[in-house]
Parts: sequence; structure tokens; C-alpha cells
Amino acid sequence: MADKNHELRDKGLRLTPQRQLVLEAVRALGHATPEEVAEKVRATHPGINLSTVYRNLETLENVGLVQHTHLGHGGATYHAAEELTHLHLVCGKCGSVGDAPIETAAPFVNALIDEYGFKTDVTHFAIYGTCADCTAKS
Amino acid sequence: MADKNHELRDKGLRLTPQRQLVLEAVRALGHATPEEVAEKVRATHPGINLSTVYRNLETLENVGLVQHTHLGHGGATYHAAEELTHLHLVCGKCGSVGDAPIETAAPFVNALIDEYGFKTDVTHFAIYGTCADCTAKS
DNA sequence: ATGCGAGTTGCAAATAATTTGCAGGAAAGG
DNA sequence: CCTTTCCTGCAAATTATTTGCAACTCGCAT
Ligand SMILES: [Mn+2]
Ligand SMILES: [Mn+2]
Ligand SMILES: [Zn+2]
Ligand SMILES: [Zn+2]
Repeated sequence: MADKNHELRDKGLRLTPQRQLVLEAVRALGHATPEEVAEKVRATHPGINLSTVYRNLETLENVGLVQHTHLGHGGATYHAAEELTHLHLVCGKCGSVGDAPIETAAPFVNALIDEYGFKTDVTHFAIYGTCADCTAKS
Repeated sequence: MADKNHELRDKGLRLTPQRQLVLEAVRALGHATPEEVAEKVRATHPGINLSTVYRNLETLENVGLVQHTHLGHGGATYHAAEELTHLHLVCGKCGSVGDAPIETAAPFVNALIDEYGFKTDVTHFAIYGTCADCTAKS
């Protein structure tokens, strides 16, 4: 590696400790709300302001390093862009979040393209329903 | 029809003008945010309070007369339960909301049941992506 | 090294969306 | 009617996110 953190400069962004830490936190956490990202960052940079986290998440999303997804009824959660390679199966009863390969959705995605010219991003919203455990219990 | 509005009493709910109007508004609007429902109701009942609308939407959802869906990054929109018979194709570029029959998703839904025992509700979240028009323009 | 200018940050305040407490008012049933 | 319970309006509280602004600092050009 020539010099570290080229990925941020390459996108035309300044390399600040806060920004690096936000990105690292998102990568470490898998998926996380802005609040959770802030919490994680505070481990090494206690002073970080929540609004800085929001702003950096937005900035990092604009340059394609992170993305947001909706797993629940409320706000968004953030992922590292590289890591968004699976569907999220969210159970409305117990709140569990399972994964499934994106290919599972391929026939559906193709049908929407063929019939409507609609290009689906299957990761933006979670797949909502009831998990096997909760179905068994009821 | 024996006597009107049995549907509310049958669910064990009191029949108040506000409640009836909220339900009618949801039915008339197709999909609507709580704010939009309130607006609609105010046409005939100007005094209705927004919190009454929120409370009634929740109540009506609990008894199964309405349901909420997420069409965008933000809050929920409400539908009459009978009316939720299609997918929502939401374009992230232009914001348009198209419809598609639920059957389009059948192979996908079946795959999730077979492979994970996960029962998908395909209407809770919209199907997010880019519409044909926006794809053409870019 | 030094300095400058644009991009960033922290902080406080502003917005926006939704929820809650409470006291008065109205619906259902006897 | 009368009572009980549910429901409503209103104000205040929460929660989530955004914005204005002055101070700061990163990266580039002296
Ligand atoms: Mn929801
Ligand atoms: Mn979104
Ligand atoms: Zn579950
Ligand atoms: Zn579009």
C-alpha cells in the first residue's frame, strides 16, 4: 500500500479523523444507525458530534463508500458499500434480521425489468415478513 | 345492508365521526400519510386533531382495517387493507410510484419460504429502484 | 516551513415527525 | 336518563434529523 486512506482522497474528500472513524465504524458494525456509529466512534474519539456523524454518512454515501438501507419502520441503517451483497430478511414479530443471497431475488428482479423496465435495488429496503421461528411458535 | 358501519362496531370499536372519517379518507386516498389523511378529513370535520388521526390509524391498523407501507425513506403511508393487492414500484430518481401485481413476486416469495421458512409480506416495503423513464434519460 | 482558502467540525438552535398526559366530552348499554 | 369506558382536543414531551455559524484544520501553493 502506497499511502494509506487513498480511498477518501481519491473521492475528493478531506481526510479527517472523524471521517475515517465513521467509515471504519460502519465497516466494523455491518449495519448501524447513525447513533450506533457515533457510539462506536466515541470509543476512540469521544468528542465527536452526532451531527458530524450524520454529515459524514451523507458525504460517504454521496461518493459511494457507504449506503443506507431500511430495516425497520423507522430510520435508516448504514453499510459499507462493498458489504451490501445480501438481502435482509427482517421479521416483523421478533425483529431478527437474517441474510439471504441476492440471487434469490433474481427471477423477481428480472421480471420487473422485462415487464416494466424497472431496475430494482433489492437491498434498499429489507424483505419484510415472519421468520421460521416465529411462524413455528404461532 | 342492515345498519351502516357495522365494520367498526364489529371490531369492538366505537363509532365516532373522527374514526369514520379517517377510515373513509384512507379509502378515498389510496395511499396517504397521516398528514394527508388529516387534511382530507378536515374537509368535513375541520377541527380534527392530528394526534386523533395518528391514534385512529393505529387503532384501525390493529383491527386490520388499514395497513401501513413504506414508500420512501421517511415515514409510513396508509392503505385500506382490502386495497393492498399490488406491489409498489418506487423510483428513487423521480419519486414516481408504479404498481405491479403481487404475483410478480411469487417465485421470489416461494424461494424464501422453501429455503428459509421466511414468509414475506411484499407490500410492507416498496420495491425500490429506477423506473424506465429515468433509466432512459440517463 | 508558512500561509491561505475551502472544506469540516462542534455546538446550539431549528425543524419535523410522532407520542403522551390529562381533563373534558361523547358513545354504548342498561 | 345514567354510568362507565372510550375517545378527543390540546399542550407538552420525545425522538430523529437538519441547519447556521464561528472556530478550526486539512491540503495545496507558495
Ligand atoms: Mn413499517
Ligand atoms: Mn432510503
Ligand atoms: Zn421472528
Ligand atoms: Zn423515475
